[in-house]
Parts: sequence; C-alpha cells; structure tokens
Amino acid sequence: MVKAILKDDSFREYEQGTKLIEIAKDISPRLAKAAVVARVNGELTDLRAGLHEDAQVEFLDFNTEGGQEVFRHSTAHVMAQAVQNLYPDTKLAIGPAIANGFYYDFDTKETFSSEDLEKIEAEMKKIVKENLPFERYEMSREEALSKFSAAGEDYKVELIKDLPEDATITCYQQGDFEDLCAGPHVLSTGLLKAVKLLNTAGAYWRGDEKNKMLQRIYGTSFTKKSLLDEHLHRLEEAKRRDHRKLGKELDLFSIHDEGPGFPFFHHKGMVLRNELEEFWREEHRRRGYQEIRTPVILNRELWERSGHWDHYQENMYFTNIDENDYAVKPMNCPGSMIVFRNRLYSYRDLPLRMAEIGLVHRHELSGVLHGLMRVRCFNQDDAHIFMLPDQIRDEIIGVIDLVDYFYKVFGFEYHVELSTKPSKAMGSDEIWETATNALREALQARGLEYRINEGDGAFYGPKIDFHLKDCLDRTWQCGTIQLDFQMPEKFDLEYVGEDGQKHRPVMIHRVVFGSIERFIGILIEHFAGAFPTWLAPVQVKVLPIADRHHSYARALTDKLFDLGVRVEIDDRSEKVNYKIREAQSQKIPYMLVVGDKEAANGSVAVRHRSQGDLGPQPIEQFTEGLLEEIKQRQIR
RNA sequence: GCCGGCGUAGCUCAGUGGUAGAGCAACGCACUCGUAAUGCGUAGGCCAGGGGUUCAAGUCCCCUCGCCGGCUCCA
Repeated sequence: MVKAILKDDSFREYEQGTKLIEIAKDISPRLAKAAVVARVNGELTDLRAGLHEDAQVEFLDFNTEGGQEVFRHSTAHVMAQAVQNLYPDTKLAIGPAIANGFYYDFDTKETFSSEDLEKIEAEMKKIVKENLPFERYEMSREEALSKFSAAGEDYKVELIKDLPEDATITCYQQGDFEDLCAGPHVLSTGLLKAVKLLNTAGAYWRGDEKNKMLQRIYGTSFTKKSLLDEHLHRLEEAKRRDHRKLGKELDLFSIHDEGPGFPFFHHKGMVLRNELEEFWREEHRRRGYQEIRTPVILNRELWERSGHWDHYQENMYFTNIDENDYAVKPMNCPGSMIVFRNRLYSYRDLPLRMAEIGLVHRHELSGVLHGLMRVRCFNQDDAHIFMLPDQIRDEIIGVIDLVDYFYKVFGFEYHVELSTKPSKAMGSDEIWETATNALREALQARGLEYRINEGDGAFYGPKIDFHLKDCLDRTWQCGTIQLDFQMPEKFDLEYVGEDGQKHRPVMIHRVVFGSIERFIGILIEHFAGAFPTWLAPVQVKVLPIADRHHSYARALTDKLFDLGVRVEIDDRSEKVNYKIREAQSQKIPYMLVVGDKEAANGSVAVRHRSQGDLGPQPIEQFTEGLLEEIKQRQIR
C-alpha cells in the first residue's frame, strides 16, 4: 500500500500502482471530473500514471496555472496532429503552452492562410470528438533517434540529440499521432472542448535568425465554449484600449510615413507629457538629483571611447560635420561622463545624482516598430549616479524605491527582472560578478521578487528591469537600473578621497519611466484614455445649454482658467446631449452643464465622465474639490 | 531585417475587370435645446507610390514605401 498525502495533510492509502485518476475519483467524482493533471511531490504528472510510493498528491483543474498549461499544451499536440493529417509532409518543431494559449511551429511548403486555419480547426474538432487517449511511453535514445529520423522529423532528431545522455526520453501518442514530449498531458482529446486558432506568424527555428523560418500557428483553448467566448471578447475589448487607436482619437500624437518610428506629439499629448515631466522634476528635486542636458550629436572619438562604436554601432545613426564623423546619441551616458569630468569632485560630493531627460535615437529594425512602445527616437528620463563603492547598495535601493513610488502613483503593477552578462560585453567576469551581486543584494534587501534574465544585460553592466503590461498583456521594459564599472574606467573618472588620493567612482545608469514615449503608451492603455484629472489634456468642459447662457459660461471658464485648470467651453449651437456625448468620448473628467438655474444662483451642474450626473454644486465647492484632486494626483 | 496579412475621403469601412460609395467628422442654413448623436444642404478621392497585363485596372501581376500580427532585437 502507498499513501497519497493530500493538501490538507490528511492521507489515504491505495494499492501500489493505483492510477492517479482513480485516486481522484475516490476522493470526489467532481474532483476527478475537473482535474486536468496531478502534482505528485511537486512534479506535474499524468492522471493516467500510477502512484508507486508515498507522496504528496494534488489535483490541478483548469483554473490553476499548471492545469491550464497542460491543457493548452495538449491542445498544441492535437493541432500538430490535425496539421499532419491535412498536410502530411509537414515537419514538427516545438509546440509549447504560452501565457494565454499555445503555439506550434511547423516546417511546410504550405503557407497557412486564415482559411487553412479554419480547416485545421475543423480537423482538430474531429480529433477532439474521437476522444483519443493521450498515452505516454518511454524509449531509449537510439530507439527515439531511429524512430524520428525514419519519420523525417529532423527537428525532433535535433532535440533528442540535445537531451542529456541519461535523460528519459518520452513520447506521447493520441490515435496514430505520436510526438516527442516530456508531458504531462490531459487524459484524452475529448476534454479539449473549446479551441480557437488565432493567427499565424513566422518564427525562426530556435529563435535564431540564422536558422530557417518556420510557420507558427497561435491558438488558445478552454474547457467550455463560454470561457473561450469570454476570452475572445476580452481581446476585442483590449483592442479598443490600444494606444495607437486612442492616440489618434484623443489627438495625442501621430506617426507618419515621412518618419517611421519618429512620433509627432500634438498639443494634447504634450500637455500630458509636460505634466509627467513636471511630476518627475518635482520628485527628483526632492530626492537630491540635479538636472543637466547634453547634446544629441557628438563626435566619433567619444563613441569609440565609450564602447558604443564597437558594441552598439548597428543601432546608431551617423553624420559628418566639417569632414569629421559624428554620431547621434543612442544613450545619454557619455554626455554625462563629460559633465562629470568637467570639474574635480570630492568624496564629500558623492553620491552625485545627475539626471537628464535626453532625446536618444536608435536604429530599430523596421519590423519591430510599434506605436509609441517601440520607436526610433525617444526621451529617456535618465540619471547617472556617481558614487563610492560602499554607497552602491543604498543608492540602488533608493532607485528601486523611487520606481516603486512612481508606478504606484499611476496604479501600475510591474514585475522585475535581473539581467546578467551578455555575450557582447565589456569587462572581466569578476567585475560582472561583483556588479550582479550588488544588484541581487539590493533586490533581496528590498524583498522584491524577480526573475533572472540570463545574458540580457547591457554591454557595460548587469541591470534590474521593471516591466509593465499593455492592453494585450504584452510586457514592456520601462524602468531599469544598470550598474556600470566600465564607463568610469573608459572616461578615467576620478574623485578625491578622504586620503587626498584620486579614486575611481562607481556609476549607476537608471531610468524610471524608461522611455517617456513608451510610458505614455502604457499610460494610455492602462487608463483606456481616461487619464487621472491631473494628467488629462482637458480637465473641465463647460457646456452652456443655450446661447443666453454663454456669458455665464464664459465667466465660469475664465475663472477656472485663472485657477490654472485646463478648461474649455463648448459654445456651439448644439444640444446638451450632443456636447456631452462629445466630451464623454474625449474622456474629459468633468463636464459642467450651465443653464438658467446655474446662472441664477452661481452654481454648476457637475457631470463626471464615469460617475455621471453628480447634481448641482456651488462653483467654489466644485473648484475646491477639483484643485485638491489635481494636487493629490488622485486616480478617479 | 525575416514570415504572413493589409493599404479606397480627416476617421471607420463598402466596392470580385466596365461611370468611385456610405456613416461619422468638416463647412453653410435653420433649430435655443437640461445629462451620450436636431434637421436640411454643401464640399471632400492621382483608390499608398511606380511599372506591367488588358479595349478597359481600386479590382489581376511585379517592384518600392508604410501599417498590422509574430520572429529576432530592445527603453
């Protein structure tokens, strides 16, 4: 007999080898019905597998992360089967579950059109209807190699060859389709009731652009059609929040063929942007930063010295002045180096926090441009902190606090990554080790959870990245903290220490918004264009009901204007309903309807864009509340 | 840059080889109105750009540019 120890620490005994699905049924038929996969001693395991020793046993349904992943992964297998049924000469690459679904990469002469996706989906439905069991079996390395090379599955052969010598090689089979797979899988295809193939895309084998480009099909699946419909509906809703769409509708910015990747900011976008910068300056002043501004174009020698000429050239733009080579800055740091070196600092001056909102240009591949999220010129809210080695930890913690404070003001949730030494890097392994550890310690001291992003550091140092999500849950790097021992060396930076000797300072590069453009993109999608009042391009719209109310409405508008409120009046000969509709669709926080009653007693009828009609208020009461809301930067 | 899709009025989109359309927006006139669209009228297009096929091209083919979804890359 073996013990199955359940989540509540109780246990049940079964004969050795009892299938997990039987155990689930024994506990509760409902549990067995909902279960997608089991977790045995922390390992995801097929429900069909037997329990052979005492173990912690847990059953995961579709509502768990692991359950969903297994469910989607099984759907990917069914898709691969459907594709091979319809297009027999297709070779299979890989097909994992991803955040909201799954994909599978195929090598085939066919180019899949949307009609093909429908055909494949129909074929998948057939396979689901057949309710084929997913069966697992193990095989030796040789057996696996001969099986998959005989089948012409070159990519699988490559995968097998890369498995460690002693790895257990497993295959899963449903019907006559089998695939190399570590598993686990759901019991049978019949569970995969609601499937939708979403789109196709090219993807390099193993993500390397030197390799062949494969065809990837993305899809998603759910246990019930209603859940799938809900998900598809959410996707539609998300498209309405797209910053590119809202940027146009709200007249914030535009991007033109005349400058792909170079956004034009319109007046309303600039108002928003200036508010962000004002907030930024206020907070940086408070936290002991000074502000500088350095040129956009600097000569070749500088970029050679900084290492950008060697390590970053393919992303840079160049020009020639008086027969000398110059480059347009892709980063602000070399400019800051020059400012630091401009005079001699004492250890008493450190840490020196030197901020710059700097316009940088980077040559990005045309295919990656995306609204304001990825552009070819953007403003970084940069800062370079020069410090003594023993100030590193506190300074990093200070920046982490700053980023956290900023993101909370906007109500953003974020996740953190620690990126380590890339292949194209300057400096010794030891220095990288020290720098990476300093970042890690700061994260731990602050109790922040983080992921390791191997090899994704900047060429001059490791970094902590702060990622935010857009309307489709795609994540974008915004804030970053990079520790740099290289630049001070390259630029021969020095300060005079307590001992009267010259010493090398350590440096942090950091941004909070990251790119102001990208941050605005995130901001637009996060609020769906309904910005907090302090950021709203127009904060109040005054709506006179008829022409005879114009003078009262204008006096009111002037009064608000004098208080520093961004106010507009809609004095067109239109009905109030029409004016409200327009103000609503512009997502203006407050509409003040004024007619006979208001003009008579000096009041305003307040309408809030999301709370609706708030009724009449004396003007002073309204302005008082409004100014307070703006001052506090409230989200409402 | 690579794979696939797309490009028609300011915006959203119809238009399957035979005279370029609608709604909204703009402009004009009337209406003076109480919490999400008043009515009537006017104007607006080198159908992304270039080349080709055809008696005839928005429509079919080729090239270029741009956009969208991915890959790769990154703030």
